[in-house]
Amino acid sequence: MPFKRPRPNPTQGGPNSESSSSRPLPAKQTKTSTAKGLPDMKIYIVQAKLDAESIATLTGLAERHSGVCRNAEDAEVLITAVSMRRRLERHVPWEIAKTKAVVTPQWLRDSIEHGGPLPCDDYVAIGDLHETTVQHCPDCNCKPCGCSDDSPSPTPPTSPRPRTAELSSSPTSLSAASVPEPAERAVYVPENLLPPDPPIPTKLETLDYTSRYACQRPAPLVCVNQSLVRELDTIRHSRWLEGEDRSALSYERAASVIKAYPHKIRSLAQVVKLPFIGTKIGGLIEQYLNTGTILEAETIKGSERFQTLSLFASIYGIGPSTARRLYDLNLRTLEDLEIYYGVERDDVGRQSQIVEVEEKPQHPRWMRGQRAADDGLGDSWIRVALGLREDLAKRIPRAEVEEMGRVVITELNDLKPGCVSTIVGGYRRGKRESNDVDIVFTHPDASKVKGLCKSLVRRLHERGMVTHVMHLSSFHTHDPLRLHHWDNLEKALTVFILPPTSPFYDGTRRRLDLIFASPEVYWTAVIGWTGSIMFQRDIRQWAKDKLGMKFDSSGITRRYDSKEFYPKTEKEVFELFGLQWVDPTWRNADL
DNA sequence: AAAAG
Repeated sequence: MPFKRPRPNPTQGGPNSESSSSRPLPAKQTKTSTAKGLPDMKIYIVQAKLDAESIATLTGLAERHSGVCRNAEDAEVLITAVSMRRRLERHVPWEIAKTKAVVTPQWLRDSIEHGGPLPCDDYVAIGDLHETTVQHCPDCNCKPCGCSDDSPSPTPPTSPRPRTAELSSSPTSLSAASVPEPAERAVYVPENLLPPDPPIPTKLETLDYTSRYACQRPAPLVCVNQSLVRELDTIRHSRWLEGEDRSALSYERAASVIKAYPHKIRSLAQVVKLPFIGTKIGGLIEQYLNTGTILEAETIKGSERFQTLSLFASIYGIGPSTARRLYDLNLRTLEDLEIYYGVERDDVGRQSQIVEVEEKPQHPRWMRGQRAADDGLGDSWIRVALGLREDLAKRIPRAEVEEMGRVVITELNDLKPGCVSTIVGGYRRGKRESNDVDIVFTHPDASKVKGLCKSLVRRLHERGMVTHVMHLSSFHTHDPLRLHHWDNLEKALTVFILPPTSPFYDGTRRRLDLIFASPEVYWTAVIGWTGSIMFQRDIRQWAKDKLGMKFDSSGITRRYDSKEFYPKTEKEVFELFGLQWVDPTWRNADL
């Protein structure tokens, strides 16, 4: 597909499609991120040992989500990176510090993610202030789930009132000429493709945090034992980088179970009975309870090898194996990689040029076989990804995720009126900021879905919004050697940039994944792509173990007779499997 | 081998 340099297209705000779909039009402007994540607390940030950028970031977070004050005396919470008493005393009188919760910057970040003040004892900044910090911690000391939604009526609204998508006759007068769909003003969108109107409450009491299956354990975005989970995850990550997948999985499982454990862990006895906590990990937890850390995790974090492998594997296209190979070549920094891969530094930099990355990139003949390194997978992706890494490393705030969704669905509806979409991934699980944006699409008319992915990508490309296509696949990518389970949905993994007319435009490139499912498998696709990884994997495991069914994002099949199932809603998928409904925000089984 | 969750 030879794409030409496009002209950016003015895309006005577009209809609201927030997390859900191109609903008709009742633009109910939901609560935007104006709501503060934390109650209005007075936070004081001790600047010592923080660089200017961190100070700015933390202050910004505190201002947006809670409140800051200018001197320590007036504050309830002191945030500091200092860990030694004597050093803190140079900035805050000890008598005052003793009357506050004195915590690390991580407490603020995690509490914001969590949506409320977390218990402080994992975040105590100064050892001598442990007790007073816990005493003055603003966490409400109520159980994490105490209140909220366990209302008696489990029945979803079954108002059969059909909704009609009066397709916002695309506001762009420019593109009106190229509407390929003839005279179709309104498309009937069946109720079941839209999100349930009052959302379905999660009945936490019917779930079971001791279950062996992550899909039965409600796991919040940030849990009360988050720093323990983080330690275990460090070991997991290291194992994964080293190619020790079995070991990595053990740590992943353990971390996942703890993520769902609703109480602050104070003794080993509380958790030894939990699934996947054996003697090995039990020992590590004990160590953690005694010392506040896990020695191996700390050692790993300090090792050059781990830091380097992590850095390399954070680049799109570089996995554990390649990272290790590069390390063995004595490469250590991204600059080393740039030289190795031959990236001209400013070339991909700020110029907005359009690059089509081939699915199977070819080297020029003279290069082939030269480098035994990249057999099979060419390195053009990696060159591109290296050039984009600064942008791609930036996190995307929810509001911008929503804007991207609006822009994309607007384009799609110009192309094919009546499409429905859900923004999935971490966004749907409630993350305040995402690494990338994943959107699942369908159309009520199954016959219209085929080929849509490619058309949409082309259109976004022409409009200058998709700058790179890392991967484009279709239903019929007949893949005889199915390595792992990659669904066979139409999907495009792209690099996206908002049009300059967007109020959110700042020139940052973002990873955007577009997934197209036929309407019968729309909700299985949505579930699969909502994650988390563990949650999804255990739904698959559950379906296999308990029902002899095969579940993945592209459908549900009974194994013995290959009968296919098409649950009409997300809730029905849970029901089919005999699982209780778990809201996406409780599917954070993965750290 | 890698990519998504």
